[in-house]
Amino acid sequence: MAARSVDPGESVDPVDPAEPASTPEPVGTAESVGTAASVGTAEPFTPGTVRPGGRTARVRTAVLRAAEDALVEHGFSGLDLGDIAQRAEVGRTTVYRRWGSTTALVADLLADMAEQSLPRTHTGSLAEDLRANARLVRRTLADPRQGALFRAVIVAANCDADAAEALRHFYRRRVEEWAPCVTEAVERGELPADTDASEVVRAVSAPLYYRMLTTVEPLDEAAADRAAAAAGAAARAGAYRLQGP
Amino acid sequence: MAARSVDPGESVDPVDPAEPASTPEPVGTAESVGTAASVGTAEPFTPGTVRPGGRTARVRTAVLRAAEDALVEHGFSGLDLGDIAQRAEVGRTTVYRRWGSTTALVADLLADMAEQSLPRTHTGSLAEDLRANARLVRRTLADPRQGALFRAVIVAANCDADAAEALRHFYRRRVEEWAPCVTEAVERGELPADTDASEVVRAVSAPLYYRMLTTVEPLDEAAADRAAAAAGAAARAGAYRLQGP
DNA sequence: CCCCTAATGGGACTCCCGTTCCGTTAGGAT
DNA sequence: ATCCTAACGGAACGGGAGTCCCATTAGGGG
Repeated sequence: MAARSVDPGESVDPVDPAEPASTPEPVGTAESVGTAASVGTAEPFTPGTVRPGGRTARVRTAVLRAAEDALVEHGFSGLDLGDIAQRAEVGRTTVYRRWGSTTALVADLLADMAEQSLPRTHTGSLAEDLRANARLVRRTLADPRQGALFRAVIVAANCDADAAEALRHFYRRRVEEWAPCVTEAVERGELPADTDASEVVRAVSAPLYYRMLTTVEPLDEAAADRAAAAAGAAARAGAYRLQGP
Repeated sequence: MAARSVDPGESVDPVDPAEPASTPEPVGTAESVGTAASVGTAEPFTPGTVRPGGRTARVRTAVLRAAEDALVEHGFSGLDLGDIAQRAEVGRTTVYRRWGSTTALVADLLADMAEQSLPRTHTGSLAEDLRANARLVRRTLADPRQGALFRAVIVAANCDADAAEALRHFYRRRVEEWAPCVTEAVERGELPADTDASEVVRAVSAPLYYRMLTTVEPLDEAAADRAAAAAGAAARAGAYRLQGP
């Protein structure tokens, strides 16, 4: 049963279950495309693309949710497509046919996660915006469910090129969302003119991820505030200017 | 054959092949210990502990090297103990008996890697020491062989508790090696008195690892210098003081 | 409302990872 | 040098993940 409840209002929330068809992300079965002008036996293309309607969409969301639960419970290495099929109450064959591998499934899950918008704050102060961002990241990584999910997803990205691209896309989205708070600080004159906004935003997350990966120390709010303060101080000192210091 | 040559003088170099017995790290087969006071059939404990001499040690180094090669080639997810046994020219059974799982093998490999000492620089300037450290990390992660190895090892750490502990131990060692250059800077009066030296050192590595994991942009020397400069600036601004700012 | 077929689902089959059994080799203590 | 047995290695075995085949269900266009 695995409750899929997350702290209300927490970062990545599930999509509306009735979502119609959000680009089913066909798995790259790029193979033998030629000779399609035959009689009637046209090569069946990647499933889920021709009739993305009701059932297909339901199967997709059910499987993605099951995958999320499984990732949280057993991590990426423990991912079993057969188990996911059972959780999703979907035929085992279907999962193998539409996704084919655990990494492809995670890549699709990441594409789905990237869709969730996560509005940034607008406090009017760079320090406060960065701290809000750091605390949000901290809370996500420290949350048992979300943290486990992110670990799993990072692992998958290191095992497969497609999953890696999906993860990069996810972070690109997140960084794009928060970069404006740096740009605005530049316009207010708080930072050097040629400051690389994306780099500042990444600088906030980096120590938190690094800490999660390499130490046992808990990811507490003090660590988040420190990360934000450090990124702010470095930015003010011109460490993230596009042209040398 | 997979050349195991690394840039000369590069970070993790292989141990002396003739190393006698460096704590063979028995896999935790903690099971049925009781009733050892029987007749003659004493339970055979973890292999490699009673006779760590010649052959056993040779097998260990051969397997660890093979594991390293395999990790570099196929990543952690592609690790196959049978394949490793072949590469090491060792019986498949032996690998399964002594390590038992891919994660345990990686944990042992990490323990081995942690033994390699990697002396820090002593330039007399915090900025230069940090930059030297950043460039070393950068070079390691950007190196095809070392980079792949580190990715694989991080993945393993996220799949298994023992591997995670081994990875933490590895980084603890590395941080301990470099922390003094921060402490000395404090003594010289370059940084606030209660600066957390380890945190500064980690702050240098963090953005490099984060960049490797979440972007496609190459890990160039400019990125390393930026990471060092940012950590230095933040430290001078007091962002890493033990008690609040 | 009906038809065509995309998409799903069950079950049998295959292959390979990991285990077990037991004979062989070689530490290392005497 | 000799013996004892820890440790290794080959071969056969078992189970589970992934594939294949075909019958069934349900989009969605007419």
